[in-house]
Amino acid sequence: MLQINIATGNDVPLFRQIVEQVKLAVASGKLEVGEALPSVRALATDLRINPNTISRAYGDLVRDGVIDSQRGKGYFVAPRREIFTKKERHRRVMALVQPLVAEAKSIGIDDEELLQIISTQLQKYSTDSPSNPKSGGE
Amino acid sequence: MLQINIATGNDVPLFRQIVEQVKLAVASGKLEVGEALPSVRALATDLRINPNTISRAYGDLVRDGVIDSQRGKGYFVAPRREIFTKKERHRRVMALVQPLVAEAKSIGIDDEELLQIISTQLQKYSTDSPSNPKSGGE
Amino acid sequence: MLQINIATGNDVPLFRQIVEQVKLAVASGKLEVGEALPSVRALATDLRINPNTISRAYGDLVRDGVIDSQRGKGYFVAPRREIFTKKERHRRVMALVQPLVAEAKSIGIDDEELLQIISTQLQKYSTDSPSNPKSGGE
Amino acid sequence: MLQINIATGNDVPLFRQIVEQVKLAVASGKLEVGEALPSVRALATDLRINPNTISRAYGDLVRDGVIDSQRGKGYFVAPRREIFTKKERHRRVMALVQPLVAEAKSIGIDDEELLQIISTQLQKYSTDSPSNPKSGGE
DNA sequence: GTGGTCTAGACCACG
DNA sequence: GTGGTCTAGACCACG
Repeated sequence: MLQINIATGNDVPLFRQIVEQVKLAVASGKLEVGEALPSVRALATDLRINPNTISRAYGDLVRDGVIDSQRGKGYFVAPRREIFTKKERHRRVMALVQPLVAEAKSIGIDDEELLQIISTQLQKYSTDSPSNPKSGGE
Repeated sequence: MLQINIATGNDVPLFRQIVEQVKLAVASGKLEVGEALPSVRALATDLRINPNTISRAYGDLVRDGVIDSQRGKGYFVAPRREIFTKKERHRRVMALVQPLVAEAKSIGIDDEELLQIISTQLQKYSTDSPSNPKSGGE
Repeated sequence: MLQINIATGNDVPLFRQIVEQVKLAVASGKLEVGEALPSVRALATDLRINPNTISRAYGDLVRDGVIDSQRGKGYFVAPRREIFTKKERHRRVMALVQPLVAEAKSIGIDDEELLQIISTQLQKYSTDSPSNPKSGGE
Repeated sequence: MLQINIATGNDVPLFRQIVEQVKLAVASGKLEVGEALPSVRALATDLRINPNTISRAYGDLVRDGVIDSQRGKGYFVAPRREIFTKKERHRRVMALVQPLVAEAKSIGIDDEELLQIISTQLQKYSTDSPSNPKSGGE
């Protein structure tokens, strides 16, 4: 069952936290293709936030091709398909890489350490079951 | 002289773009300790944006210990000092690493490629003058 | 100035009508790259509909890369860039072509006539200024 | 025998998918005038969907003059008759042509390509039996 | 003044 | 019961 954690006292919008966590769950295989997500209302009740906020998050995920909506039935993990051109994919990650590099440099985290942190995160959500990572790693 | 580029057609707030670029310039040595930044008014005129926006950016940089304000004189690159504890530094980069990893995984960029992109960015702003990189990278 | 017409008594959602008309205006050059769209509130007042509906439409357009948001400034026509893979583009038009063909066949519109109708529509919104179509046409 | 395929993971309502496919089958001659459609219950069992959904679809088809209901006997392909005026037919296709053209233009599919896609679809369901197309295309 | 986020709540479509 | 659309209105961030 999908576990979503909302952090308040944090300026990341609620809907974005949800989007991010679902993306990770899908990308890492915790949520499988075809699997149902919690209904808008159920998740809203569970997290004690407004159903519209869940709708907004789910809507974003639909538009990014991560989940599909079946009206009256619910939302389901979409089959993997490539939506964005190579250029657009690059543009999208660069928009996130640049502030990260700026912050890391400024804060005094050295290059090795940053790459190490990211590697660890990547492995944590790798498709190979997280409790059973392959030896070779990267 | 500090070269700052503002991208419009982009919803990254102006003040954040300025903060990010100054941090990079300082971290990479393009701006040296003690060096003066453009005055609030000069930069505002130059970029054709509101002086309040520059003030906001410089204020954030002061709070992060990147620059110092000298009343009546201007802003200057601060001596490097560690402000944040190891834990706080980690918390700050993680806040940026997580959405990046979520997006990259979801979009279908593979781990190697992402690490490569980041390495490239890191080198671009490495302290070794960018026009004179050491041979092997690191 | 952008002219948007809302048809009520019509089951096409308001936000979708807006999205469609902006896409056409941009694709045909009636709205030029960099040009500002009416503000959310101005358009809402003008069309006498809720600002949230406009926001929804503009948000969709941003996500499809048609317009960019500049917080505090407004929305502007985005530079043209290819976002979707060839496959995704095909998938998207097919989702619209199939019901059209089904309806046309069923209703008794013959193939030539349908193609003619579509040609006419395409030309109406061609980049060549609509009042000055090139001779060669199709 | 009529072959109907339901796509889930797709927000096109089930009843609409059925309507569309029956229209195509009739228009292309796969279903002949007077031929019986599967009973509501049989089709519901076959597709594993609610019989109400089939009823809704068949009801729509009756209203559009595509099939006739014979109480106690079932549904049958109706003799071809023109129901809608030329103006109404035009209005109906235009409602589908406009969003298609908007999407195609916006997405960067060029006019020739779109017309080609539609031609292909039209031929796929042409009255000439699909396994025996005339030589010259149209 | 501009957009961004979130809540509250209504009414509808689908199954 | 499920999602979809729309309205109303609050409060915040940016400039």
